[in-house]
Amino acid sequence: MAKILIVEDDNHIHSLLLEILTQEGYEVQGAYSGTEALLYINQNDYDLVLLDLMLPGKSGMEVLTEMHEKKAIPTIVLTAIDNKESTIELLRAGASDYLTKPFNTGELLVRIEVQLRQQEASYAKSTLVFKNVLLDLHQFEGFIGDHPLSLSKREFAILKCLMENPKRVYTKNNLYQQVWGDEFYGDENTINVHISKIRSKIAKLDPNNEYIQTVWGIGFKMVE
Amino acid sequence: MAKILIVEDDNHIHSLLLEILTQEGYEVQGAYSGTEALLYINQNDYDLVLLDLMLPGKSGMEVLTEMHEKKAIPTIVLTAIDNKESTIELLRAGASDYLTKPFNTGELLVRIEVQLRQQEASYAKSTLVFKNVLLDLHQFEGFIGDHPLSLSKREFAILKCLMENPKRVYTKNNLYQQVWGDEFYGDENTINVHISKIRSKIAKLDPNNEYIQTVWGIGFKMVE
DNA sequence: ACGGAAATTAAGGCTTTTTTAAGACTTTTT
DNA sequence: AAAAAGTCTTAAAAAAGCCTTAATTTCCGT
Repeated sequence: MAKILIVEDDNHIHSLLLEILTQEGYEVQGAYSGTEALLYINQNDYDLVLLDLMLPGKSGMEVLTEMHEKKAIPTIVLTAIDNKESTIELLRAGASDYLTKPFNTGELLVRIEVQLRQQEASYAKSTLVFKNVLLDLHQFEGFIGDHPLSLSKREFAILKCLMENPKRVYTKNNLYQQVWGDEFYGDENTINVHISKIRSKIAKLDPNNEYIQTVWGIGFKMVE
Repeated sequence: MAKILIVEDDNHIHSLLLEILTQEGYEVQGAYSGTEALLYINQNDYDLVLLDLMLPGKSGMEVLTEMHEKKAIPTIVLTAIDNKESTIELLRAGASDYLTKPFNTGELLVRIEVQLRQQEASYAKSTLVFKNVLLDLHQFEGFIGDHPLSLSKREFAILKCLMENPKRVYTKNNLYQQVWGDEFYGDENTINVHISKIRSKIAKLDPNNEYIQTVWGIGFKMVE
């Protein structure tokens, strides 16, 4: 069963979360501060992190950033309604999803399930299709209609990532983590260049369709 | 529990599948030919179809096509040869996934699970709705009816803020704090400009409704 | 009708993205 | 082992998009 790390300083909420998730069958570990959380994260492998934004010592935002410099663990952020950190910044820093306190328990569980499944799902799928583009994940080959679409490894990985959740907006950090793994944090522009190449390769074979959409100031997603 | 239709003419594989899936707890129905399969599909509602490509009478491909003209049921195709050309056609014809025979039982079960979950997972969305305007907070998208409402980052944040508490009047300072964070106190007019742009973008798609109301000397709120 | 508040418009400046090209690096071929 | 082909990253300039400012007009309440 999935291993979840809860990072929450409020005693009441902490034990509530602990109880709910344990009951649900998850293997749960609790941390009461940012530094404690980072310690655990470095030592163990979690499938998901549940992170309160308001923490003593290191803020949740800092934890999020530091954490994602090392490991790409799906993270659901809990925010109070009047928090100054905007949603956009959160997602930029690597959050996968967020919930506003006070939150509905059922909704939390659904969100957790979705995050956990997201990972599995990408494992088991053999092909991805979006408009005229098809990626065969077994053979690492792309097609547009019947014509082969020759993509390099990185290009393939980026497009695959976007096509796995065609509606989701991926920030550049998201893509880095998914495609490069944690080993490298280079220039943001690297991704821009790859995206540009993917677009032009696709456009050569299918000039009348738009595929990758820029979401200004945020990232990229597939066009609806 | 999910209802699955198996379409396979080979007696040996047929009973094997039947056994595995029944044991797994699925409600299973078996068909030995394409025509038989179509009959069942018309009469019952299945959550998933497991379809062999090589069938007597109607081919699997034909079944797939005919079937998807009526109902969109997730379909995993079993193919004997790893024929790439037909794979692509398969997915085009509506297959959700494919497996090459001989297949690993565990893998089959995972694929089935993934397909079944895919359907549930789609509702994990958090959105704000006000009259005809809908904001998808996770995907940073706005809609008016079915038409996309393209908003910039700031515009989106402002409208989101107002729509979160449609009855509350937000002063310009309120909005600054929510949208910009406290780091910046610029001209009050900046907000007026943004509001103006939001209004005109909305009005272009829905001219007959008022959305943002001015509360004189105080700020803004959504129109009742 | 007046003064203050809000709306609108246009323009400049700023940030982000796109594109291009070149060099470094990898992999494949000979 | 060297050459060739292909790929990735960096850098820099061009383009596009967005935000703010400023100036003007319109609106509201008294």
